[in-house]
Amino acid sequence: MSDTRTRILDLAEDLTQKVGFNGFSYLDLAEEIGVKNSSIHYHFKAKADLALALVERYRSVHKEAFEELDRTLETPKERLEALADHFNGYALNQKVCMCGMMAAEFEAVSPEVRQALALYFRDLQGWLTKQLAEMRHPDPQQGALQFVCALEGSLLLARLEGDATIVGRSVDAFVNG
Amino acid sequence: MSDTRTRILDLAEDLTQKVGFNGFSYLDLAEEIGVKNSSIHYHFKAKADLALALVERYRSVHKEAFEELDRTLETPKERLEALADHFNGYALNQKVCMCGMMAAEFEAVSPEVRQALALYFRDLQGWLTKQLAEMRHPDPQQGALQFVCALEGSLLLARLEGDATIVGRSVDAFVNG
DNA sequence: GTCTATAGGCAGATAGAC
DNA sequence: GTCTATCTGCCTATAGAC
Repeated sequence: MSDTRTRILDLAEDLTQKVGFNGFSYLDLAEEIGVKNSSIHYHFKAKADLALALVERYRSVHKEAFEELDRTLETPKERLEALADHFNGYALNQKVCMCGMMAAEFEAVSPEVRQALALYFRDLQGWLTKQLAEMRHPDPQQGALQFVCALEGSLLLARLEGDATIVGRSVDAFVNG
Repeated sequence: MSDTRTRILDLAEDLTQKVGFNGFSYLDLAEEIGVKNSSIHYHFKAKADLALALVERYRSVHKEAFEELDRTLETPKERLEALADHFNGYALNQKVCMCGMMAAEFEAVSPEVRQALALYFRDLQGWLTKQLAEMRHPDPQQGALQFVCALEGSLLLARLEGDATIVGRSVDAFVNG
């Protein structure tokens, strides 16, 4: 059973990936969930509080997913493929990475959210660095940075062109040789 | 002498790259330029008209800049370096690519603007493909796609991290090697 | 081409009852 | 926790004078 708070977070995350954090209102959330907008304010007093909760949850969910991939998949190549698949799923739903979207909305978010966004990207880059190191990439850290940029950029292009294959093609060189 | 229309476009382009197209209002433009907001409406009846004019001008300016690079620089490597410098300039001013920003705001823009955005990226990718072909890149077209994604993604990261060197590092492999 | 004045709508947010 | 009711402010946009 999902309580209202969780339903708000789920819906807000989905909307942020589709229309941006500033692209929806508390009223949008309220109507979709079936409560009044003051109830949203009860759970997240200001919209800035919602933003921070969203990014912290997104980061924590992804951090755990990275560990899960490390546990369940044998080779770094398989893990990178799984990650690419995950982002490809966003593209298939006309979504971008939530943190990439908020990075685009940089000027509109609080310093706390900016910090949380930076931590998400640090997690992602750190995990990628480990995988590339294991694959004997000549410069794992730089490769990981390039991987992150490729993912975030490709999601923007994929949605615009209506072509989800762009995600896979943009990271192809890192996943394979 | 820059007429009001041009000053509106210049300011709106700058603001779009910094705060997004939906991050500023006609009132913001009016106050900065020193007219009333109804004057902005005289030049661009609806904000959607301004968006289209912005993207079309951006595309045309860049298209000419590509031709200029082809004329004035000897080697494709020099041209790619010049392009990377150009985007690096955005990062140094806490800006992203205007079309990358609008691609993030995809759901909020009209079909006409989406089409114009796609054409910009097609121009950019086409020009990059030519340069990479001249450098005997094994797959110029895919390389160009990866280059575009790297540029757009790196600008988001660079601003978030406050580190403009991310742009250069993300496209390093294409410009060199 | 720019102005004054204004309309209508929606945003984020709060007070207080249940 | 959720509701009703409400406030204030900003947004896009328009009518009509100069």
